[in-house]
Amino acid sequence: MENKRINGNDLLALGYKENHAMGVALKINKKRLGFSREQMLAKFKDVLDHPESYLNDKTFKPLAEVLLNIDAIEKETISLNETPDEYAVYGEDHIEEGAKKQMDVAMKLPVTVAGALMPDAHQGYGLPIGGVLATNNAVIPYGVGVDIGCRMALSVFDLPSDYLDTNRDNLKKVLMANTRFGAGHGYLRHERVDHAVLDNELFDTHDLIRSLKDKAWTQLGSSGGGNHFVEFGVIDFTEADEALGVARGKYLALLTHSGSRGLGATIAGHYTKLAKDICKLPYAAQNLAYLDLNTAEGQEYWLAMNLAGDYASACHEVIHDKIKTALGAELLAKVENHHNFAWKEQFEGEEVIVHRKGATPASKDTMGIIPGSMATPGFLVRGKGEETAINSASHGAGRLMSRTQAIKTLAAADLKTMLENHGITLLGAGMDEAPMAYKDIYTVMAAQSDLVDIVAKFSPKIVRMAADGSRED
DNA sequence: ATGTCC
Repeated sequence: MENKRINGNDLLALGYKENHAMGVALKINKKRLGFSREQMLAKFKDVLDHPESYLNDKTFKPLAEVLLNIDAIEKETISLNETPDEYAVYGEDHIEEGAKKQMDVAMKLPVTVAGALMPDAHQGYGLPIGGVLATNNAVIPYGVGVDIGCRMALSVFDLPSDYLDTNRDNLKKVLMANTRFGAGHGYLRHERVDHAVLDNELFDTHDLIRSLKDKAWTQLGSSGGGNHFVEFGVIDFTEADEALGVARGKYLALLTHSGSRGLGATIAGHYTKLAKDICKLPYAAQNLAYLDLNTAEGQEYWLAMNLAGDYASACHEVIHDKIKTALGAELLAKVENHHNFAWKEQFEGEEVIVHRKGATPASKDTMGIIPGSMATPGFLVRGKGEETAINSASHGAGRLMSRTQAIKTLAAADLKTMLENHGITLLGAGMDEAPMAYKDIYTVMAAQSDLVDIVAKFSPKIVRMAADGSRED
């Protein structure tokens, strides 16, 4: 393809190095200035060879300035350790190279204490998705992720699993009436509900968060797009679980996956930028910029992150409460867990900051939920407290295909057949969420048998996700 | 993930 987009490799071929100049060049390249690929490559080459000629050029001035000062800029950056510390990888055979490379960089940070890769790991911004990183008194906004506090919540109802067969139409209506999906979408003024999370003082004292209060209110109890879902299914306890108080049997259950919506995304964006301004790391590690928890900015992020986590939790609570009320059902058990967050935890006898970016907390006896996909089972698990994995497990099956690849290659007819074979009703979703785009959940669970015990299996039956293209009404 | 560019 002659007109493919210029990338880092093209710039390396021109003689650029993997440093901040490359970052600036790629940013300029994104602007699409009407030049052809060849013209743009020629420009980049000429700026590299004669930066002084571009100091008055509107477009290339920032690049020329960085190129002329590159030595001073690189000298100001925090040095990484020469070699990455060792870290455990679970299910290595099925983890893409890019995720390991990102983890290698994270393991060179001066604040890093330990790391681990979960079997659903894939490439993200900064820390890979499925990456766990313990640091010394520092928090990495991109180590938490953009969707701060993204989590799972499961309600097990005192209704038998065959309730699904006899009440499918009603359950569909309950799901449609009590959930809302899609980027930007929330509830109208008269539809809003209240929740104590909105009383958090940051909504009064923190300028940015104050400006987000109204949006947070409208989006309270909504679910977003992408892989977020609200679904009814059957949970199968092949034996009684005494700690949870559930007898052997199959029950109707509600499973939700969503995060902190626009509130968390805006907080993440704000503090990632702030961290990058404060913490100057080499280009390859830029997105791992961290905030020292002994600074005002670090403390502020910590409070804002916790608010976003509480808000994500409140969203699930609203959904589960509405649906429980609509069903008039009794709750047998409820489990929930964040999988995009940072915690203060003990690790090998010292206090560390554990970042889990798409990883389930799995310290000894901690309950968690690891979903499969819309047509494959998810699992209720109990942590085994494996310290090598920094007391963590995967947060799902993990992607096998990128969203664009899935949309391009997967057939809607195949998905339809698969859903029919499994007796699944699907409301919304695009091909990018098809089960074929995900790794095999059984393989992923087998790769982490040292990390969690399976308590029960959840099979989705009525699944609601954002409409195709993330638009929804 | 997010009304997808400050």
